[in-house]
Amino acid sequence: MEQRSLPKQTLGRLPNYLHYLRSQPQGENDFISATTIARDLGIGEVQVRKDLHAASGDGRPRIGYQTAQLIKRIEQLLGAQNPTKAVLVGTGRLGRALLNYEGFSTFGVDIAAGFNIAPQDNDGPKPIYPMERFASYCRENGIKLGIITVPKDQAQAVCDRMIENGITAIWSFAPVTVPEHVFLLQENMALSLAHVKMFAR
Amino acid sequence: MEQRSLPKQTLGRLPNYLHYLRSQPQGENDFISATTIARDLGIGEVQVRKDLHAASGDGRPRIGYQTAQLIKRIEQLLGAQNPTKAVLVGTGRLGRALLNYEGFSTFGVDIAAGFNIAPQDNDGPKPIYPMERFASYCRENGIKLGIITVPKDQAQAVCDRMIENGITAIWSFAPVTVPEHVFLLQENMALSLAHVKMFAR
DNA sequence: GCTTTATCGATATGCGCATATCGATAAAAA
DNA sequence: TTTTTATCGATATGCGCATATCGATAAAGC
Repeated sequence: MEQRSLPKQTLGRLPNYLHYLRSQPQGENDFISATTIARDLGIGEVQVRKDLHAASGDGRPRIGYQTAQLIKRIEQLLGAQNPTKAVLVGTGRLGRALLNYEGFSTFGVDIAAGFNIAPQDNDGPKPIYPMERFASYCRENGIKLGIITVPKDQAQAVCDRMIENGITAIWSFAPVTVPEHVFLLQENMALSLAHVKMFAR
Repeated sequence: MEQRSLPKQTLGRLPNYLHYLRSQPQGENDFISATTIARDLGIGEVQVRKDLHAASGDGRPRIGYQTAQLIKRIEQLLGAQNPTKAVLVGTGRLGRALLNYEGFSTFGVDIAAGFNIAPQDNDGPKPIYPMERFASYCRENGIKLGIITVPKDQAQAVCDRMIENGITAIWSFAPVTVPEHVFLLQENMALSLAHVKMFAR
């Protein structure tokens, strides 16, 4: 899978910039410099400049970036105005936690629906459908982004089904393998916690 | 916070090696080479050697590593025999998902108890206590490892309370800041998903 | 006992990202 | 008009980890 995005870390800082920029004057002649942003947010100046350069690439020496335009560019990059729809398969505790988490909208992602083999109580606002509807839902809604939160013995089957139905980017909490043309981010919660553990004394 | 551990990625591969090694003969005179492991697991040979060197540092040229001893070393490193106890604060959907997840034992972590401000139904085997018991529980059990899964407006308060009670390593799902001597791993689920999104076409 | 060879582990290179340095630019001041 | 200066963005350096290369080692074969 070829790389086509900003560095993940840069992406993570964009919402901070956005939040800050929105608190600044945004007239036709209002500019802001990386220097100022860096000072106010307590980030390295060069870091900010590199991020903004990657995001907008439209800074003017001695002046900075036009605030309003910068906001527009970052919003565009994050896609908050026109969120990408995702589906989630496996509505156990973790699945429902993600399904109902509101923070994804910041980055322009909307988990449109959850799917589960067995029907179950739904304690949140997002719809949960049986797997029978999975294929048609994905195709009708042009879903490209899938989240896997099923137990590990079912993960590969779910993953394959996602790919069959046109999904090209997958966030999985269980180990799976994907063909070359599909992007996969595998999350390993146990590994993260293990890493933290190494520092507990 | 100073570094004292294996590379996180290496750590992540150790359970794979362990699983594989356990399927191999483990007599006094059974040795296994990085070359063999690499071939069988489909990992780079140098990678395996570096990992094993970091884990055990006891390979013999032309022979390899003594299987039984290697297993013992990795088990020791992962601490699966003598798990580190952790506490989790915030037993919402995410908190309870983690509290009941079994995969942590692989890496020698046991989330011993969950805490929550409001009492609530407990749908799993692990105890959930009210926050009033937090301090005494931590101190009585010598807890050094904390997990924060509360909403972001409560996260810093919880974090401070953890540190007051002797916790030195924190895994947080909400943004917090910690003093120099405390290790913090901040998880940002939205960021991960955003990163994946960038590849959805 | 000498040579061959499989394997280890040290050293070197590459890659992604953070951080540092510096020349180029254009607004502001002189 | 010329000089000064704040800022950008290109280039350079550092760090952690993956990958490549290669000399050192010691078992196996001759």
